[in-house]
Amino acid sequence: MMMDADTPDTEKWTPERRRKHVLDAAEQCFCKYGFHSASMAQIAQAANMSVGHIYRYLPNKEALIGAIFQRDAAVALASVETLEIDPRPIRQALQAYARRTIERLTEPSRSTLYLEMMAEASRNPAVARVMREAFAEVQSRMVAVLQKARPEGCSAAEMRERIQILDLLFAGVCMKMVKSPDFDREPLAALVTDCIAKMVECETPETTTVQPAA
Amino acid sequence: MMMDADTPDTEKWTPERRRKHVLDAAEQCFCKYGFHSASMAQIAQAANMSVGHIYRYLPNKEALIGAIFQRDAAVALASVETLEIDPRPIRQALQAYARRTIERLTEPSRSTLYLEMMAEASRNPAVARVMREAFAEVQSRMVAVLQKARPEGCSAAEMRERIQILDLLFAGVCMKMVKSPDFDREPLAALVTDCIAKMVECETPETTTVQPAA
Amino acid sequence: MMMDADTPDTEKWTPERRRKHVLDAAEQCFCKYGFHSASMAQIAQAANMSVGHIYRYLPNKEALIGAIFQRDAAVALASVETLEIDPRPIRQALQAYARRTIERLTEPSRSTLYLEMMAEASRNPAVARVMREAFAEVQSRMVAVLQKARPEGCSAAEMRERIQILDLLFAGVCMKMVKSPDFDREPLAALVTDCIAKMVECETPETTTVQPAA
Amino acid sequence: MMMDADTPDTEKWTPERRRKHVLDAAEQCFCKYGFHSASMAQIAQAANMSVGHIYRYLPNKEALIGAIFQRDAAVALASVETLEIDPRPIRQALQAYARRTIERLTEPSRSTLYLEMMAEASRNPAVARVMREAFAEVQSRMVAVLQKARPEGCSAAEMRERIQILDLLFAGVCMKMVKSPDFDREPLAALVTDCIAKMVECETPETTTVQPAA
DNA sequence: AATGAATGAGGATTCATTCAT
DNA sequence: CATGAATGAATCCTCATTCAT
Repeated sequence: MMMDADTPDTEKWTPERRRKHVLDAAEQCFCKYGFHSASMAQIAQAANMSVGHIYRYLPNKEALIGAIFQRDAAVALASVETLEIDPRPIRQALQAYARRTIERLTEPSRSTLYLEMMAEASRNPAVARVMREAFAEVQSRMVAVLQKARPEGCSAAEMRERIQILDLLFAGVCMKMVKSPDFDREPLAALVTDCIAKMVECETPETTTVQPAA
Repeated sequence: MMMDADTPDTEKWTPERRRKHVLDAAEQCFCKYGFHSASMAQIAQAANMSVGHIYRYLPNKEALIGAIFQRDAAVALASVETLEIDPRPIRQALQAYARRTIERLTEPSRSTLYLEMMAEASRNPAVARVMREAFAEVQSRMVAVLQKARPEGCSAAEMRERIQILDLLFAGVCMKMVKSPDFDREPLAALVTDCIAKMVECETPETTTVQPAA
Repeated sequence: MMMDADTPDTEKWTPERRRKHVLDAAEQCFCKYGFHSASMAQIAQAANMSVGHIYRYLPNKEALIGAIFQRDAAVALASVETLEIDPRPIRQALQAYARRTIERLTEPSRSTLYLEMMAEASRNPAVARVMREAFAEVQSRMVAVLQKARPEGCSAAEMRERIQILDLLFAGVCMKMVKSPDFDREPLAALVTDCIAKMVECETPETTTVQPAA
Repeated sequence: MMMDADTPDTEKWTPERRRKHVLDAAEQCFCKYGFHSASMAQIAQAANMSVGHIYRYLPNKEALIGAIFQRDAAVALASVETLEIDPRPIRQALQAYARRTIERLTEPSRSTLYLEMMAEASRNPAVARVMREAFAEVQSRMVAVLQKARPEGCSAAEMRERIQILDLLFAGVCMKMVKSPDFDREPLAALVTDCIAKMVECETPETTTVQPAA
């Protein structure tokens, strides 16, 4: 009577799974209504739980929001890990990484949630910290991957710059989903490909711009 | 007793001015607390007004939020108008336009508000419409500017693509402000410059990527 | 529609009066249900107000409780002030003071509230402080009164002791109201009279007991 | 896993003992938080038990509170029984009784609990009845003790009066613990001694005051 | 025009109690 | 016997909105 919906009966209701279940419901509601307009009652309903029961898994709404950030950070790291063990040449591995990321962020509910998260992070230092630390970790892991691939490559600082630009493009596409949902993703793909190319070629220590003199 | 602070006494308290005053206060609060956590009381206080008085200028909180979107749309259009009458060569005019936009969006309180607006727009169709229509107008005006400058130039569709990319970069920088506040804006500037160059050159109907093979 | 009951229409609804009105209602409810079982809704109803309106006068329930303590402290001080300006001989003035105090504390609703306050004070340091400071003030003012009456009198320390005993008797009668409501107040009155006699005679520096060797 | 702490293993976990264990835990919590702010969960934790298990021994929270009153009544009766079998002369036996009682009530956690009980009793007739009946029993037993000691002694009514006064002094000291924790117990002891003296002498049928004319 | 008192529905959170395991 | 997951009513508090002055 409490977990009838979309539950593969084969799996046990461990506390772990239950927490995930709650977070899924919360994510759904946060997405639909925003962090501050979603009510605990709505979340409880989405989770097929009583209101009070949610509090056995998360101490309060703020923790729920925080957990969403944590989970998102974990996904980002997981994607980098996938990149780390990708056996393909670096350029293709990076392309796959970019495709994964863009696909995730352009999933409509994802982009909505991501924007909500960014808006929250711009006001709430606690969650901003989670987000920033996760990105810092992503960045340094990618630098490591790139340097392993081309030990004689360019400086870590330059790598970091490129990674920032890549991240900026991801962020941008996420916003465009809302502002111009019909926008053509092809030119962006080209930009991304180009940015990745710069990262793996890296023969241009003399210029700091992405655009080499033609 | 209601407008003592920072008010040039030379200007009358026309309804017009008062409305602006209220919106300024609202913007300030929305920025600090978000649309749904800012209370009418906080806004009233920021405006040095009584709560009830605000309702003489705006029918309710939703209208306040809507007005913020309208005003932002107007600013975007004003910036395009500035571009339209810019006497300089098109490339420099566009560069100035880009600089204006980026400067505005990287002002910390702006980026916060902009993210809040995007998050709201992703859920609230009424404000999303305002935002999208404004961008459509911006886009078509810019196309007109570009085509006036180079009548034999490339297709409007291609122009629109470039403008979307430019907008994406603006959006991206705004998010990076929150996610990686220390990120270096130089590489972005290069990308922007490059994107603008493509718009004004436009001799490459055969390739759809922003980055031509060197 | 909000202040119809027991309101002398001749008096204005100043914020001051309104605060008092709220505190009266709260006191009534605290008395009937106890601090922690009385709900804000009950208090609002007793005050003929909406729940939210109460919060314009007191920031939260804790403040309401605190204000009850403050008010009680003020009453105790007022009673001492009455003693200070009592023109009668000291013994009679003290007797009147004792009678006032006992009458107040044996009013059934008073004794209930006082017990509730003591129970709360024994757990809540903030209100305990209010209570202790008020008593300290009462004590030192009474010492002053006594020493003004008989400058050659006994030590302040001894006076304080007696005042403590008097206070203990007051406290005791308040508890007896609950435990043995039918208990005879006469023997207590005798004890009080006796205690007062000791305070104004004070010719016994050699013995510290209330009871002189017969 | 449920009774590991401070449990002499030699004793069996009879239902009787378990009930006591629960009451001890409850008492501890009631003392710390008050009857109505202490939660069943806190009590369960203090008893090293699951919440549900408590309900096997007591039907609900109200019963728990009632049981605390019952137990306290039993302690009071036990103290009288000790008095009844005290082989010493009546005056010394009474002094020992008074000392026992005062010592118990001035134990800080006791005085807190006692105040809580009095506050509760002043509102809750069910528990008030327990308290009053216990005191009535105490009173009549003490009268019996006193009359056995001095069969030709004064009237039972007068004895009861004195016992009430004694009880009032006990109650008073308990309150002073909270209101003036630093108060000097010596003068009280003198009063108590005096009151006891009156009870065992009892040669003054003509005066009803505790204080005979010197 | 301007105020801010007043309302009451709605939100987060807690808690006594039950019951399947 | 024992557990603790589950419930949902009740509690405190906030807030958009209205309206008498």
